[in-house]
Amino acid sequence: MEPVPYFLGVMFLKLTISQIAKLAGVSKSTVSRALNGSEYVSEKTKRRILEIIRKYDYVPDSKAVSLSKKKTFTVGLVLPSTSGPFYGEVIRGVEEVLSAKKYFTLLTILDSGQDVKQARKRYLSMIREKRVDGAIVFDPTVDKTTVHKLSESKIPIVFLLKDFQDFGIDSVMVDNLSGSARMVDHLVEVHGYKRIAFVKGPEVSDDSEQRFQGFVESLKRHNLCCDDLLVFNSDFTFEGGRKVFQELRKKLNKLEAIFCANDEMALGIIEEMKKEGIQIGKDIAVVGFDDAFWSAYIDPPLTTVHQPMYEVGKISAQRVLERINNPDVFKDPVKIMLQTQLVVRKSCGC
Amino acid sequence: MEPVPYFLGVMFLKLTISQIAKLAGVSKSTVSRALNGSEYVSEKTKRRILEIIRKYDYVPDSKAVSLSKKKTFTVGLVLPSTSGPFYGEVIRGVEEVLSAKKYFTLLTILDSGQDVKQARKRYLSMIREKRVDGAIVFDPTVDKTTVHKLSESKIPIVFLLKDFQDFGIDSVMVDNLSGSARMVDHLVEVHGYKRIAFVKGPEVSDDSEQRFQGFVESLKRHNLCCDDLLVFNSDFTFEGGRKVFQELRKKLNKLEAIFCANDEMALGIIEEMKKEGIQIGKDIAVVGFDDAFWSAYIDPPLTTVHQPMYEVGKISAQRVLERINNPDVFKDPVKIMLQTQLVVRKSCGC
DNA sequence: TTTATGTGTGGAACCGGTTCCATATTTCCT
DNA sequence: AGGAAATATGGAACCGGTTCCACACATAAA
Repeated sequence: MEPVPYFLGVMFLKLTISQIAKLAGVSKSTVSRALNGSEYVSEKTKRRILEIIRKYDYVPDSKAVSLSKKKTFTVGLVLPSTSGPFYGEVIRGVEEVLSAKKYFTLLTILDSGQDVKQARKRYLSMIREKRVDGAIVFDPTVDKTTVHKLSESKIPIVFLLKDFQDFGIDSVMVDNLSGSARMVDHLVEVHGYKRIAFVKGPEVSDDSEQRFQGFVESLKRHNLCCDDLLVFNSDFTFEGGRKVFQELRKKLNKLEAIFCANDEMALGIIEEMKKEGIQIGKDIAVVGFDDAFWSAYIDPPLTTVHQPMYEVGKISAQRVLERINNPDVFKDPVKIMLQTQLVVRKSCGC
Repeated sequence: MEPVPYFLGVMFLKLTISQIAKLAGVSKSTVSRALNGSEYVSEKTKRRILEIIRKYDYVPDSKAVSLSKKKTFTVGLVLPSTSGPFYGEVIRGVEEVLSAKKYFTLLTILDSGQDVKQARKRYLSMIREKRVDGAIVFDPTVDKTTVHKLSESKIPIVFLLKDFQDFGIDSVMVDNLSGSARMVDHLVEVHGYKRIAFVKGPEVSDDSEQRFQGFVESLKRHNLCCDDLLVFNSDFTFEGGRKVFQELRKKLNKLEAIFCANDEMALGIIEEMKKEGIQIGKDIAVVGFDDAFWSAYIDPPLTTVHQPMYEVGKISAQRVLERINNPDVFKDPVKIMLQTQLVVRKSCGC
């Protein structure tokens, strides 16, 4: 046996498969077979080898395994950020299915550190260096070039909340439009509101746009879609909501309800209204979209639309694994649409 | 040149360093040198090689690089969960420093899927299979055996919010005790409250215990630590807070302030009080600990203690990288203590 | 007994890079 | 001009596994 380093009187071998083989008096191949439950090892030898492996607490080096198996058992997860309840839910969904199948999650956050362009290069590297067997990408402001590169990568990609079927990429979407329409249905049908304002998010946001479309569609269905729709532009932030209130206040008497494209803006408006002594849900309804964690606990509890982000995570991870494990089976890119859920609380007047 | 697969009329080489070498008419070694900016390549050759690499869009396979360099450029991050504002902040901090240094983050969540024991085995595997160069572990209910195994691993580990210096492991802590004491100082010194109740979290929680200690210490300093301290046991949840209120209500007239060991419980109590028409901040003060995202937006805005989780993430990542890049330099395990910040809002009566 | 069949094992090639060492070529110095 | 030093490159070994192939040996069928 080779000379071996000693430490605190304990013998420390550099544990490799060859060392184990030597200790067991067999070849590397046989150890490998014992390890991977191959049928071509005798029970006797296998037991002896496994005993030695246990005794020396040997664990195969994942880097070597990955290299020869051409598989990392890792899936990349790209998220815009980690703040807010949203992304945590996605991670939870993804991790749950990946961990059940013994896969690991390699995380990249777009808003951490430098600019987004840099972050984008980073996740592209991650994919092109073959650090992962597949990837789940949530990048709301992604550009065509990047999507192209993604589609050229030979590993399965699932895109979240954006439809790139045309690029041959699977996507998992949330049906913002009908979620939004259902909210308006509720305001009109249950409460009989006719004068409803809409507060948009930033212009670049597809989500905001889809929610607006749902708003319009529902109004149309109820023959309430007149020319002077009350629409305000904002930016999805709390502060933005407060500012919108200043614009709103003159037209307040004409209004019965305000539908904000997300909860944060709704909260901003509600805070301002409370300062003015306006009773939300009574004098006027204010509703949001997202079902943020706190939306149940504010005063009054916010009526909103829940986005199934946990399911988004789960489904997309399942999808990626499906593709990874059936690489040969050619299937058209899939677009999975998940439904939202109307969460009725107090702020709509219920 | 070897026969080459065709696809859609486009030539697809299996791009490896050998292929590139062949195309450039040099050896693998030279390509490798050009790639890694070694000084021992002539400018001319280097340029030619890099041009070919660019043209064919070659990217070295990370698995092979990792194997021969014995380095994965990946750091493991273990978190208890992803819900709540907390963990998102840690991730942000970690990712920010890791991404700046071109490292990747391999994430494991303890509460995803099966039981925690399973999850613990998973992150131990991650480390023992050498998937990562170092790891940041946040596992509040970790057992000694696991810590032992961690300390035996040859890679740097930083433990979050638990002190395992004795095991030779670095740790990054938050000073719960003095944060809590400062809160009580505020209640006593600014508001003159004398009768303050404390609501504990689950018994197993170190955090809860330390916050309680801080509470006691401050009371002692102010000569307010009498025998019949009002202490309630709960569980860190919203529901738990509501239940505590039922216990509290008989003793309500004796109380001036309630200090909850976290924000969620404070919110539960506040909700119940509002139902009874009790004016928080006026009739009685209710304060929390954590500075959850929503704590500024509830009614009244919650006075609480902010935990610097973003900094915890940042510092621990820096620490890990430091150790990774100076493996030979033996240094004693470090315990870094981060300070909390008192966030004064309305619920204390301010 | 001979031939086919099957089982258990070792050796070697391979995965795709890095790095050490030897060697060829050029440059510099005396 | 001759030899030393510096520069540029190729070849081979190596990282730590997996897997194909050949072969030895045992057993079953002809």
